[in-house]
Amino acid sequence: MTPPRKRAATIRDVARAADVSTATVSKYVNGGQRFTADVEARIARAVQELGWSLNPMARGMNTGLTGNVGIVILDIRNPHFTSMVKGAARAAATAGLNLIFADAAESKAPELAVLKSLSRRVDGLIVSARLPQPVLDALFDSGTPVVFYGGPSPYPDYHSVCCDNTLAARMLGRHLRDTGYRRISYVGFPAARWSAERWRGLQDAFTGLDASFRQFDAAAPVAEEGERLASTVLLSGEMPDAVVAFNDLLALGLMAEARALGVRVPAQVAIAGFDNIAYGRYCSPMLTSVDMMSEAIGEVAMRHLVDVIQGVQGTQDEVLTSRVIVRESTARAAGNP
Amino acid sequence: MTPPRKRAATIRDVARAADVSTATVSKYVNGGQRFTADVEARIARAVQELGWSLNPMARGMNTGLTGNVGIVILDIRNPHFTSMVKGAARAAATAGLNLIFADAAESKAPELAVLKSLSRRVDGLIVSARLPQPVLDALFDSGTPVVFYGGPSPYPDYHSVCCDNTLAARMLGRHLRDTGYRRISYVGFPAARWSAERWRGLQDAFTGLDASFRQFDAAAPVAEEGERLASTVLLSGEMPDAVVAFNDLLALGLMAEARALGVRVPAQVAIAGFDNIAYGRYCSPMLTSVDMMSEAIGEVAMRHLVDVIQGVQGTQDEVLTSRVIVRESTARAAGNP
DNA sequence: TTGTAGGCGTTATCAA
DNA sequence: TTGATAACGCCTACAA
Repeated sequence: MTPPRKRAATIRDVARAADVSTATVSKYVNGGQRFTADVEARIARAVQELGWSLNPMARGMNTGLTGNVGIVILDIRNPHFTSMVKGAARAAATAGLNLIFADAAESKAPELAVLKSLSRRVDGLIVSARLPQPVLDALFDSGTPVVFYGGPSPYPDYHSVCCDNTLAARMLGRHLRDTGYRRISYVGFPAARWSAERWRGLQDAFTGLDASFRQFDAAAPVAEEGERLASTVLLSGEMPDAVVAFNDLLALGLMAEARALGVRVPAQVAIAGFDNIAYGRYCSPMLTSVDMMSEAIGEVAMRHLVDVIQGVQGTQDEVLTSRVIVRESTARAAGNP
Repeated sequence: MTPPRKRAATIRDVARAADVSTATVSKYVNGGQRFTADVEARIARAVQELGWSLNPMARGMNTGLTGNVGIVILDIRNPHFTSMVKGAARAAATAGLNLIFADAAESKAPELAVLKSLSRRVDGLIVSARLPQPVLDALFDSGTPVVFYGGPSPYPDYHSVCCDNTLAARMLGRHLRDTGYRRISYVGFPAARWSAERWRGLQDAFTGLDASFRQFDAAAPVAEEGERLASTVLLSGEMPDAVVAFNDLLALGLMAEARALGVRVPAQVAIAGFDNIAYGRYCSPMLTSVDMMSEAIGEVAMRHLVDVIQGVQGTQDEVLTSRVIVRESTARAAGNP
């Protein structure tokens, strides 16, 4: 058995030991006020000796602040979100806040209930811009400070941090265009609003050229789904000379299955994705991708959230600059001009 | 600007609206007691109309419980930990607890301070068994319920959940032995206590055989470090015919750099790791690994933690069964007998 | 510079 | 079955 949890010292114990009032201790520890050197020394010693630290819940009752912030992500298994969490965690630590983490995929309760409950335990939330409308409404209604990621804020006067999806896709499309690819297939994830933006940007890049396009729909943005779709994408109809996936996980799955199918990448077909997850560098061929600034998004979003919580006014939508990372998987194919 | 946070309704508002006492409302919502149908209906309606939900902090002041649990991990970038968090998150959600997440790598404050502060904001913690001793002592001292992962509990009467590292390595070693490998190099991570156990288990498998061993030390258990060490491991002295890495990230790095160096895997050298991260399947050749049950460890640890918090007695150290996953990277080399 | 006292929203104890 | 009321630990006017 673990020992019973010790009854921690209270501010009153400290006050008594230091022979001052609780108000004095409170002001002292909150750094709001200076006192006589003697008094400060006595308090410091008492705190030290009793090993006192203030009770966050009791403080919270007065201030209304919990000292916690939350981030709701769609799938912790996806390195894109992992990186976001890392960035957010760093910024939260810097601000002295604890990060509560909710994997939307893992909660059994309906999203709405989860968020409602969560919103009472945090001072603010970072959530996806593609949350269902009722959930967004509830959040809005609760008045919880919120910063969105992944797309522009669905509400005026709320912050958001994201990359320009259309632009990112257009840049990738241009790379493919300039490398000589013309038969483009896109494996999208329609459930994400910005999958369509990427699709559009991709096509933009080929305006005026004689290029052909096909689109496929993934049921989930994960590697297994890429594997599942690979034969359809690669072997049905005319084989594309380049496949762009909604994200790197789908792309990795496509690549792995292409190999199993005997389709050579990039000799027969180029493959590229979005997010620039680390594992794109540790596969073969290395994966071309668009860096969507995952970690920076988490970090910037958290900084904005801290600002909102502290009542600082500021930018609303912040758009970070994405970048095409060209690797082996889209190297010029031998057969292409 | 976001709207000011609404002043939420209190239990008193509900009591007044339902024309009962706050005590009655409290008992009703906490499900501890039944009341007249009429009273219950009135309370339910008042709650509904006022959109009331109880204030976790206020409740916490009485109960001493926060409704949060914490997990401290060493690097969220490592899929092993990611999976642990996923498992823990699921179990926490099931128990109705929020998961506070701390990436030890990301906190600027010294580990000790972080954990001390964290321990006041949670009802219990899941932490690595390889935390520094002073930190463990502080935790122990605070009386916070704790469950350890990664190795046996450093304290009697504390729970832990892990796999048997020596055994896992021995199994992997036997696979290599039976496949014909004899010149084994191990890329360890000495900072982890159980790196040595894996090293030992690996050697065990070759007892009585004419096998040779070399050991290398990684400064960090990450892919970049695998890349950095690759040339030394592969090209200094006699080339090993099999390299085992402390974890899959190191192994992936080694594999990528081997390719860059023109060393063929597994034809010239086999490579294997531990953790069975998903990306071992999406690289080429696919990586042989030992599944260390990452997700299950997180889930089981959280279940134990919930038990401890609720005062349930039970098992102390739980050892999960690991499993060798043989893939291409250790396929029998042409040149080996 | 320091202290007094009331209140934050809930639960628990005890009485009705 | 229901209600009064005293904690819980801290913060913050306001007073001294």
